[in-house]
Amino acid sequence: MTKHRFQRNTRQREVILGELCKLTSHPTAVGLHEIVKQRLPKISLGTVYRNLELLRKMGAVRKLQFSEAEARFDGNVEPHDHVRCIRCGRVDDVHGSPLELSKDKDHDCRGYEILGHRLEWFGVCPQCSQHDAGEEPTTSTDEQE
Amino acid sequence: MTKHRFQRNTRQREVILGELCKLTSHPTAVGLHEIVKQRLPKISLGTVYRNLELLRKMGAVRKLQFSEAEARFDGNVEPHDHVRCIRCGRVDDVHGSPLELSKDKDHDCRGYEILGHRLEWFGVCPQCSQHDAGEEPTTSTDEQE
DNA sequence: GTGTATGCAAAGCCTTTGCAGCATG
DNA sequence: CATGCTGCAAAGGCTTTGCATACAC
Repeated sequence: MTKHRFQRNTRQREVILGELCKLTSHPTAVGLHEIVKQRLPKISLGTVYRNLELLRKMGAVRKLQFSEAEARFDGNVEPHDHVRCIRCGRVDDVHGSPLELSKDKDHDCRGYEILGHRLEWFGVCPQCSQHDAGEEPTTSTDEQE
Repeated sequence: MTKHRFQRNTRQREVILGELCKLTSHPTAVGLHEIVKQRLPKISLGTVYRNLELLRKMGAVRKLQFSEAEARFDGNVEPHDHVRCIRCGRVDDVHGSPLELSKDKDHDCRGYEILGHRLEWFGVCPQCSQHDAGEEPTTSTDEQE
């Protein structure tokens, strides 16, 4: 879970993943860059983006795209959902069955006053399934989403 | 449903909303601009963006932000969810209870082979609720998300 | 040593915005 | 005829990328 196979192990990558996993605040790339800079003052934003993308493809981090302009990153790759505050923008994790929560929307979800949700399924459409019938399917960890 | 109150009714706005409502393909702003240009060759992309934002605030269209860079727009504002194909990028509507679908993920969802989902709740966090206790809450159709 | 990863800066993309003229009510 | 809306183009914000150098193996 914490042991991944990279081509090279660099201090930058180690710190990026380490800091992200310590956080529960789902930082943006820029935010994470700020944090990482405290340990590696010379690290560039480009390196942060490159590593986050690499880590995402490896399944070590999740990229969360909400209704905002910038993406947020989550070091917790266990399946779970999120609540976002429309006032301050903070994002919290939601564990537990979405089914239960859906039943009474107005109820508690980590103390949030729930106003709505956004649910997106993803998969392969009938057309693509047919076209790819004979072909090798893409591995699920690579390039997906 | 089709009657909205604008400050002015312009041909551009009429065509933008009209074309979007005819489509079920959830086009991007650029895509919709291409379509609208067939009827109004001189219309600018800026006008499309401005009107989509205006229409969104009025609740006439929905802005869908998936895991992609560009937003997609939906002329159908009835509550419903979406399925996205990770191969070709098409987006289809999903009506019906998400609860049922969640029960057996591997099953049919408009013929898609479902690989996963992304669920985001949104609302007001405890801290913000407290701060805003006395204040006027933002209207739900304005500026939200 | 070899080739990957980095830092830096420039470019890319989608989206927003300033401005002067146009057109709606 | 007042002013909201448009077209145009430039600017903004987040993210990606080219290139020479540094460093992991």
